[in-house]
Amino acid sequence: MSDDRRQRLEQMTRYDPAEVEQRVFGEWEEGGYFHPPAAGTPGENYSVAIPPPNVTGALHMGHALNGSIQDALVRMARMRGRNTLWILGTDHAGIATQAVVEKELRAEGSDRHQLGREAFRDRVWAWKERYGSRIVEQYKRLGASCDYERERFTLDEGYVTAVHRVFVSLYRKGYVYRDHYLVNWDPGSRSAISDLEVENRDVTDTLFSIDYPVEGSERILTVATVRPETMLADTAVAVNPGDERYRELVGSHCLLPLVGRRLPIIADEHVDPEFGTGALKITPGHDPNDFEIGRAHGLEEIGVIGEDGRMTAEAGERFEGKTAAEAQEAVVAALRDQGSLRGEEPYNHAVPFSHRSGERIEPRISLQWFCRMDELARPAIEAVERDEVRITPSQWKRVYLDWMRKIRPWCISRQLWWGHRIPVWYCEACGETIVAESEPEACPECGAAELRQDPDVLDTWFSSAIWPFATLGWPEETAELRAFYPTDFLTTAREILFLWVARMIMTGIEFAGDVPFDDVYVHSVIQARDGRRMSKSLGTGIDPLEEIDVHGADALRFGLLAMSSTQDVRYSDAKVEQGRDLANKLWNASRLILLHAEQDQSATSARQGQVPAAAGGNIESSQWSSRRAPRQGLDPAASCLEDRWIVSRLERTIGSVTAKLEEYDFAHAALEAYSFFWSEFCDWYLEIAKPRLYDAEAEVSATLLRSLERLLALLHPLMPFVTEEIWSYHPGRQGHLAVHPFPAVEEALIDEAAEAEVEAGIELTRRLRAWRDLAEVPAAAVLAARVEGEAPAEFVGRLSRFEFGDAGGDEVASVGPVEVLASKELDAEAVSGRIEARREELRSEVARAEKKLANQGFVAKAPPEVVEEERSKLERYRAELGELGE
RNA sequence: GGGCGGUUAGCUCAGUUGGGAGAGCGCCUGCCUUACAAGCAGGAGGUCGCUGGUUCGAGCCCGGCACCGCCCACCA
Repeated sequence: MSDDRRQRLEQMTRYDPAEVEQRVFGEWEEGGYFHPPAAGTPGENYSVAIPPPNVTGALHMGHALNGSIQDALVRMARMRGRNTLWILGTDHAGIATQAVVEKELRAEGSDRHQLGREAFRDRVWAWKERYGSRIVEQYKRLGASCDYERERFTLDEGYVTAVHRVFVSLYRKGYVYRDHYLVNWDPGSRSAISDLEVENRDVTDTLFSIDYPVEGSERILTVATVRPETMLADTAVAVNPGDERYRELVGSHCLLPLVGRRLPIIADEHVDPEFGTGALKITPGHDPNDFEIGRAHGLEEIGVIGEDGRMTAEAGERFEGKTAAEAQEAVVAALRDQGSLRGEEPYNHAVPFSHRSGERIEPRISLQWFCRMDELARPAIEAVERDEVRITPSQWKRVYLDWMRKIRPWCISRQLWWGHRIPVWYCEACGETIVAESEPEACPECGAAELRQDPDVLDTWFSSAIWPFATLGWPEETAELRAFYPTDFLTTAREILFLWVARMIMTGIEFAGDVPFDDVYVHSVIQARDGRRMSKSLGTGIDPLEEIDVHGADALRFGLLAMSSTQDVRYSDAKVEQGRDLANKLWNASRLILLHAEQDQSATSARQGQVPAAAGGNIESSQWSSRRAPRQGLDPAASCLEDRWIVSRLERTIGSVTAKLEEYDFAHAALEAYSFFWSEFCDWYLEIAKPRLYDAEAEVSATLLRSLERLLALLHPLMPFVTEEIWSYHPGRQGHLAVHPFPAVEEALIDEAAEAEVEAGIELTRRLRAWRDLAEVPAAAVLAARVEGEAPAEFVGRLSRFEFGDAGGDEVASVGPVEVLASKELDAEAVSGRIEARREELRSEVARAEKKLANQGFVAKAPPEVVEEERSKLERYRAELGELGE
């Protein structure tokens, strides 16, 4: 270690992430560690495709958690020597991006129609080139070890080819088709959207009752509706076929108020005779239910609401141009005027809103492209049923299967300008439809050159559905595709389980010949501190970048992993601070070790223990085991006991933390590593080892340097920056920790005897400290004591400030085997108070155990070992009570 | 209307197959002990939502109830 490095280590008593992170990330990039060669097989390699963030997006807490999870697994795989690729890229996000640029245009007093289609697209591309890399840079702040050199975009050249190939293929199979159909129309984006982009909100509307006179009769049919404005598009009135009240009216007509249209009265099972009057107005053009009834009965389909959500000419002069809400008011007023309004009452129900624009959905009939899903779904269902794709936590497996089993056609066309233009052309001359991967020269039917491309673009999710293989170069048979598909793992929030995950499984099987990933982990949603949803519009969002600025990326990563679970959780500042404190503690414990451990010898031994990352091995401990022999020559068992203990505990921790990471239990993995390091390694082992460390004793140095190396490697996937920084000071360092072998458990070092012995010493130390405190002994006082039987480990007296000897003197109290002797430091009254308190505790313990053992049922039916345990406890309590003079 | 999840310390959450309730933060007491005051040592604090049941024994298993949250759903 150079002098200035040593000086820095000596002087920095606090870890400073801001100073470290950018520099360390630069070193990783320079090392090229995140850019693997396209070699090897998917089985040997490890790959993960990032859920592509929107180009318009800024890193939010969901990305931060999602990224922390992926990076933990990706780094662990890389350290294990697997050729590891984390595929990075962004999503063109049709509606969102178009909306951002349209907003810019509005600010300039323009709009996309003024610009025209081509110019608008150029404008969006320019926006993308300028701002699209922002979120990618933000992932670097998190420490995400993505392959930044293979960044993809869902609209880049190769990707477009892939999308066209998929569309054409699905068309040729007959899955993709065009149809006039009732769709969810979003007046906000002036586009159709899919069922999955609709969210139902509870709304209080008014339920109006309207009288429809029956033609040629005195009778009146009263219908109930919350959308009186759509009556202008009514083409029938329906009743339940079993409804006696209306049976004779079926087949006759009634007259639509305000309009005067003759409406057939039809019978249909969909109508609930219990609801309202049992008569339902049928508006096939603007209601999904009515649409179905309409198609079943061959009814006329009329549309009165336009793309902008306003009434069209079809609605009649009085209403044309009004918004739906205005039209409703006007229709109701007109009905009231002519006495057709029978009643109105408040009515709560679920109403569809656009998840994209937030506006109320207007169901409208329009000409759209659809994709039939049942054939694609079948193998994707089987793949999950057979656990070829495992979903964790398992309850989501059923949710996935339930949805897939009743999947419906997917409306894939969008009336936008930003996105994948649908690869379909229409011949102006003969009307032929040409579906092709690239624009044809001329109409194959009539030879005309005048072809018009379909104006619509594809749903953004249509292109993200092929993300795991399109990013690897499909449909070309690239080296990347051969090396990295299928990927290993996908993690996501549950909200896109259907929107994205399910569709990737379907397209993966259909086009890439295999499921896109083996494992799906559905992670927590991180809520705001008060339990509300984190959202920009509510102002409840917490900016991960600010958290990184304040506490460091490692702190945020640790915190997010530690707070995550199978549940939704509230954002916990405490957990992030716990991560920050851990980083600082790691730094400081390492300073202690690195500045005191004897260097030359330990550096040599640590180097011996290394194997190159490429070999994929774990850290060998040959130097460790070979060092066990000389130790026997050194000292008595006691000095080595602690080393054997901490090494054993470390190995166990490595096993346990690794297992938890592998089963996606990130919170417990993080917290267990934390607790081992903090409590056992720092609070106990370092304190126990300090005297030997200050003496620069070779054996303790070797233990410490080896333990530090393994700890840093174990923690690196969780907290890459601080561990890498510390590693740069380690005498055994050869290369970056990012590509250092990940530790594997060495069973041979697990030493139950040492664990038991040291843990007994720790327990005794604890009891002695607690006794001192309760007996009000001054903190600095060293108390004299005698020990019954075998002497405890050396550290017990040192850490509890007792002087064990065989001197005479009056025993004033006993703590386990330790007899505390009278001295001027002891306040007799406090001591006897303490003793009495302990007696009281013991008496109640004895009573509890006696009662339990007196229970015949317990003794007879409980497992023998449980009963035995209870008996021995009772004996211990009685013995101690005896020692205390009772 | 269906489905899923939750209710455990003041707060945020853990609690493996049923055997004496845990962590972090906060709080109280004592410590600037030469790695760390973002620290160290000790401590207080819980009728495990309510209610029946199974069991020798229930936070955990079964039934009911009460709140809270999420997902799915074409009864106007």
